[in-house]
Amino acid sequence: MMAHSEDITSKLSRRGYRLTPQRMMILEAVEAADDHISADEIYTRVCDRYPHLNISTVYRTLELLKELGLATETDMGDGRVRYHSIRKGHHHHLVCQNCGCIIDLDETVLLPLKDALSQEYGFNADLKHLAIFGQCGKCR
Amino acid sequence: MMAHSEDITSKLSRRGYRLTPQRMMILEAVEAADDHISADEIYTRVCDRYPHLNISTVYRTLELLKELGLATETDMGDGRVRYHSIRKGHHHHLVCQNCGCIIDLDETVLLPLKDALSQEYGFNADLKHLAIFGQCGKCR
DNA sequence: ATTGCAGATGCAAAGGGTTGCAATTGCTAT
DNA sequence: ATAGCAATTGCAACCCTTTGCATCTGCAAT
Repeated sequence: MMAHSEDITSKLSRRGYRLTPQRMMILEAVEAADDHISADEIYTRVCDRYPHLNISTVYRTLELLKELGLATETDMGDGRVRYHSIRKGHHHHLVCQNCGCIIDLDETVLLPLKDALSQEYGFNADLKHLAIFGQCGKCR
Repeated sequence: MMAHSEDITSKLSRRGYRLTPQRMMILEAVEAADDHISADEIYTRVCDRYPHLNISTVYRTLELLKELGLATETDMGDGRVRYHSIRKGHHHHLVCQNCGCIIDLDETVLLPLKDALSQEYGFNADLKHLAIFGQCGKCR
């Protein structure tokens, strides 16, 4: 826990950012979440302990966590973006537009595409946490 | 022109939808656009001729055009979603998060992924018009 | 321990997009 | 040509997210 805090402190200061209580609490909420969590859920949970927090700080911190490579952002098509700690592994989702079911996908399925884009276009695709829409086996 | 209008009429009525002047004008604006066009741009252009139009009708009609397979929707990461007539061909985009450049991509690059998802997960991926974020050759 | 200042926060306003509802209007059957 | 009704529209309010700005604060140098 101590080591972990120091880790994030140095990660921040190396880039000229500061460690604030708000950032610590927001990061903790993302890491503690069982599942993919929305900005609003993070806001509510952190507010339980620190009611003064502002929702725009949550959004700004989530942007920062993405930049630091500590969290990923995914639009699963339900009208709000969801976040996920990178420490819980890379993965992707197949979202059925008919029944709404979500199939988890290992990241290896996208490796061939990533390689093809790299070789053919010199493009380094950022495929950390993708949602692919379509129809599942039952619905097609 | 006549044939085209009848085409869309029957496409609509077969599903219990109606052809309204608003829908005709919005579809025309999408087809006439040189490039990927935003809801707001469509609204402005149609309003030149029919000032009473409401922006929510634009969004509802665009949703309908997607459903009918006449238009695609893509988030290119600039804060607003953009639309494109399906009659101008399927394609995808590589969007550089550093310099903002956009590389157009033939749809065949995604065929292996589409096939893999179909075979391994029985999932019919809807990859009509995708934006993939990352770093371009110059920026990586 | 204090100071200075760039970075961070809270606040309020705005931007893009969606939705509930009452009024309107295409379309089908007569 | 008309009537009837479900589909559609305009409107206003709302939701999610971003942004400008004044104030505050972490932290490096003293």
